[in-house]
Amino acid sequence: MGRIVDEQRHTERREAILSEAYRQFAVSGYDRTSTASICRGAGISSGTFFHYFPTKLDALVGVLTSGLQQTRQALSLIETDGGGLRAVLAYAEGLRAEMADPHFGGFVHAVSGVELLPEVATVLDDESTLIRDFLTRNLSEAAAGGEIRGDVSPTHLALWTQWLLDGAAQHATGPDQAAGEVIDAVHALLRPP
Amino acid sequence: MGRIVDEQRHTERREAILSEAYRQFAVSGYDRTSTASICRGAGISSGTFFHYFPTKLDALVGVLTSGLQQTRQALSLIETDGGGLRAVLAYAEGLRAEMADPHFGGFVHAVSGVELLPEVATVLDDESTLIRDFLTRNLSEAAAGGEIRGDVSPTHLALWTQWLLDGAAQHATGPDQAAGEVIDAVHALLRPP
Amino acid sequence: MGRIVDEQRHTERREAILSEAYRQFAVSGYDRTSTASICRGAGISSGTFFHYFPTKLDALVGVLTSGLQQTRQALSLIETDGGGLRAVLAYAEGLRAEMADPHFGGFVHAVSGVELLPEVATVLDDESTLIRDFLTRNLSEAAAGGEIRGDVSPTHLALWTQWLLDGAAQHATGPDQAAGEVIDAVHALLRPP
Amino acid sequence: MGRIVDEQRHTERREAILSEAYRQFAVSGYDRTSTASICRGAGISSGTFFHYFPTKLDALVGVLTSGLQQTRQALSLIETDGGGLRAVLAYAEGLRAEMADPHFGGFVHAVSGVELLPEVATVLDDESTLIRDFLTRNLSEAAAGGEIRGDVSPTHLALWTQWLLDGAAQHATGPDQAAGEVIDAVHALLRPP
DNA sequence: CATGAATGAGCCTTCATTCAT
DNA sequence: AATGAATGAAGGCTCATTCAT
Repeated sequence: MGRIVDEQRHTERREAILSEAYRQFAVSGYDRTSTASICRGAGISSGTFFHYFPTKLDALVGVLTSGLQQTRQALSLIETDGGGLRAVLAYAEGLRAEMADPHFGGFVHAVSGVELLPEVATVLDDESTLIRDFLTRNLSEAAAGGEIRGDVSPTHLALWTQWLLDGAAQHATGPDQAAGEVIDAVHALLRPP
Repeated sequence: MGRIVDEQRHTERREAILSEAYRQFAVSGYDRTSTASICRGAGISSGTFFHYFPTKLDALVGVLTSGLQQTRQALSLIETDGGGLRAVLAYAEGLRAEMADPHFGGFVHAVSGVELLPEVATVLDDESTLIRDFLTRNLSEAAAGGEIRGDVSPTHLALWTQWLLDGAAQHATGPDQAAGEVIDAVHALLRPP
Repeated sequence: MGRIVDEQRHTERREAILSEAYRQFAVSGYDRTSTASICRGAGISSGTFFHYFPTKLDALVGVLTSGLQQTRQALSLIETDGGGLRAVLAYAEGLRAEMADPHFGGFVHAVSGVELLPEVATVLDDESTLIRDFLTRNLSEAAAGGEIRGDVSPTHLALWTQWLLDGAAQHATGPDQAAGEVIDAVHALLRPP
Repeated sequence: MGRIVDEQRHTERREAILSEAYRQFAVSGYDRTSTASICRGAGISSGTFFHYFPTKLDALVGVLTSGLQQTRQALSLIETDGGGLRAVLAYAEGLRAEMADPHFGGFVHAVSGVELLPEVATVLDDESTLIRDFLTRNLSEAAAGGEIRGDVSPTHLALWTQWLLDGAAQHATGPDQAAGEVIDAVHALLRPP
């Protein structure tokens, strides 16, 4: 049982660090965030930090991986309620909510300069692929159901949609911005001729 | 005459540094690029670097400003040939060409973590505004001419278009990517109902 | 207990650095002494230096503050044995001993160019005031006791004495210099008409 | 004749640089004054500066030497009017006037850290010796005339006087300070028993 | 497990000095 | 003689990471 408690404690602490790291990366960017500052924010010593993450970069990978998992779960959950255009819009709606997080806008940029490092690139690619597959799958279904235009391949539409959403995310800088706009824009992009 | 020669030499050298800085920022990001490395790449001494740019950050601002000016010229030139949808597509086409530059994709991200600094934010805002105004202006004209949908305000369409293009730029990673796709996507977004 | 040991170790190390800094500032002056050189002399790494003193200037302030405290203690001790002329001469005698330190003469000058910085000026003023007050107080007493001239205000005499002692300190350059002379000079300055 | 004009121009310029250097050394100290800043202040290029002074240190030596010559002249002039205590007091009076120069106090300290370099030490020693000889000579005369105490050797009295004056100079920080005090202090030091 | 003192490579920047024009 | 662009050694300081306790 001690084992269980320990593991739980371990997980909790790990997540506390991750959460603080996310916040600071979002505010200041990866390179300009020091491990010391994360430690201070998380109320731990540098020794502890490096006990949980052998490297500062590993903490970033942790944050990104955690995000990937959340995205995976979110997409899963969405498809539970059925697919098609509804699923795509539900995803866009979720993104819109995320963008309301004051840290989100920052974090989108936080990865800069490190995104080329293989470990980071891998997670980023995985997430990108996950989303594109989700979009392709559901846009296919939507096209089949006549909900959206059928004269352009779902593959293309998925890519375009991803562009649109990523671009919007990049512009996000505050809670009140771009409220329902994103949804409208997606509609505009996909509507049948 | 010596004066003219000097000024020319000065400008040339300045631009050589700027160009090398652009390349390295794009590859490694601002923070992970050292001034020493730029000097090495440009074949100059550190002293010379700081003779031209009082600060590493000033070099970045220089790069961004230079980009802003190029954009301004490009947009000017485009509007010389008339406005409307044609102008917007010409701009997208230009972006596509830029995206073929192997460094472009990287540079889009290079600014992260520094983009909050006032000097940088100013240039970035200026460029963003320049483009949005260009888009708004020409989408207005296009709407008036019935080239694009008229049931959504040009302001919104401009923002959406900018999202789309920024998102595409963000995904750019090499010369062969996303060839003419961008144009198609813009068409899809703007076409009348 | 570990706490106590740690604190002791911390203090010891801090003082070792301070002592090395004092030596080098005295020999080469503040600006011409590099932190690297202090580190070398103290057998520590640059990281350690900045762990103890956030700034090179803070090390100087540390040295000065430490000197101020020593002076405070010395003056305290002297007045324990009674005041008046005897105390003033005891102080002069102490200065004479200090001047025998081969580094003392140098250090008097080491502060130049930095003495205008507020942090440094504060400590220097404090020390100057401490001494002038000590002198004024005891010269008052001495005048009251008829040990020294009573026709000039103790305030003036204190200032003059401080001039004399500072001037002598400034000239100090080695152990064998100006042996008991200082005492004689003070006597000459203060003797009754 | 062209030769003469050139030489005059050369001297003028040299003195302009020296004067600017003096001012800046006094304000910021030797090490914290950059040659570039002197050039700016003197309205010349760095090339010109190094044409007149092969080294920054040479400029300092120039300033000091110039000061030495002025002192020599001043002392000469004073002795023209006769020697003895009057001459000593005239010198003290001159010092008092100099101390009114807002830059003087600073410059006294400016030399720090460099005063150990042979070139500088030489000039400084020369000046110190010049003054001590002057004092010794005239205090001898004064003692012979019964103007001052005769029970202490003029050599000692000269040293003490120099201490007093140097100490006062060190404390000088502004035009209104220590007005006639110095003279009084010298009197106090030298008066017969 | 946790701590935080210690490390040292590396960074940005300054500045005296040189030299081609 | 005068200029100022170019140089590069040196300096102060930061920060990810290690390790003894």
